Amino acid sequence: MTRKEQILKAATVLFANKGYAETTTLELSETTGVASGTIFYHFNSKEGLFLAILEDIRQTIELEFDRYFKELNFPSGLKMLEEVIAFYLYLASMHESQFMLLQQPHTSKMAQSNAECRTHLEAIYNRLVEIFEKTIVAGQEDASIAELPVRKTALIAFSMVDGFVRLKNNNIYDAGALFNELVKLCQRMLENRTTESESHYAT
Amino acid sequence: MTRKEQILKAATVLFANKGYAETTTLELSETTGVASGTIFYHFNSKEGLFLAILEDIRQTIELEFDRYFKELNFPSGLKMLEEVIAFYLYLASMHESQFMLLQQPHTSKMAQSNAECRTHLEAIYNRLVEIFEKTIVAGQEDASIAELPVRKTALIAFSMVDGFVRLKNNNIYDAGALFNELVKLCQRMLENRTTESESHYAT
DNA sequence: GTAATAACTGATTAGTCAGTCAGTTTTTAA
DNA sequence: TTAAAAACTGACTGACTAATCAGTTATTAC
Repeated sequence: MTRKEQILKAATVLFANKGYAETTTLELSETTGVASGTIFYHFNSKEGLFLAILEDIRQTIELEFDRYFKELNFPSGLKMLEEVIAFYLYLASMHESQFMLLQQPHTSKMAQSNAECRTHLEAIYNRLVEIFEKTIVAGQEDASIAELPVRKTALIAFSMVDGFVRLKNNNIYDAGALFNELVKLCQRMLENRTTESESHYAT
Repeated sequence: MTRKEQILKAATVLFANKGYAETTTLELSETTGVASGTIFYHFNSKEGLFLAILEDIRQTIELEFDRYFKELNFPSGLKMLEEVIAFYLYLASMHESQFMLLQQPHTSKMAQSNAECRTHLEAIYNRLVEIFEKTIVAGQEDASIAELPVRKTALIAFSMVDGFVRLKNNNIYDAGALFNELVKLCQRMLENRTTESESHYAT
């Protein structure tokens, strides 16, 4: 790993755990073991560093998703849902700091004034919601998922799983033990209850 | 409203929208229209002010909940669920800044090192989860809600609605138009599907 | 009316921070 | 071997910040 990458990764952890404003560039340089000036040699400013982190998160997520969808094979849409939730939670724990950074208010705040930040964030969230959309569409084709509005339902399923990740990361409750319930409830929420493909629950 | 209350309310809005560290006491004094020293006359420190805000949020939520449960009358647990979600979203928009502050990482971060902060946060979250627990219990009694584990299911329903509030506040998607879907999906998730009270979906 | 108390002020302070830059070390290329 | 380029350093700076405090104004109590 190059020095530049080391700084970027250390900054991701610090920003995610302490917050952007609460993290000083001096602390970052001490953590990484470089002189304070080195940070500004590789990244123009603290904000530039933050944008580089966001770009890195975007790349990570796109890479992970491309890999995941290549080897994905599911018996039914409803079964795929379980796998997709498991994959989302795996990603969120594998890249915990990156996901925590996405949930920081500073991130969505910055997106309102900075176009580059907004571009990255939109790309990331579209990918995250996309897996739920794909699952619902697949499930509706094989009649395992009810005929609910795809986009809206995907957004709510996403915010449900994302809210769960926050619950876990914030350590307010012991959310780790809730995985099975999350999957079960999410399936209950979406599953088709008629034996035929048309459901009276459809909108 | 006393000066002290004015400062507290203005600080709530600023902390919620800009973040704790990003808000300076000077800015707060200018917003409120008092001298910078006045803030430290009423609150010992910036952190003391933050704790006072948390206590205020706790009081607000306890007051609102006491009032709500007094006049609550519901035909079935499942119908109550709809009302409870509507009430939660009403609260979150009525006290938007207070709810946004609760979702700030700084808040849950502080709870890890500050006992007073932790006490307030726990009281608040217990109240928030409680309404979902009560709803599930009520629904299970009248057999409109399935025999799911109460606490775990309530936590997930809460994180679902809370995740929705975040989606709305962060302005990433137009979440305002999703209320009806949220209620419908939440009901689908919890409803009892057997005509009798015992369900084969129960754990 | 007056003394005591509470509320308020804003200049000041000691400290912190992002960012700079002149100079040094390391790497690359021929 | 050497010259040029890239990587790196850390002391320094100007701007900013939470908190203080001596002094002022407003309120309360008798």
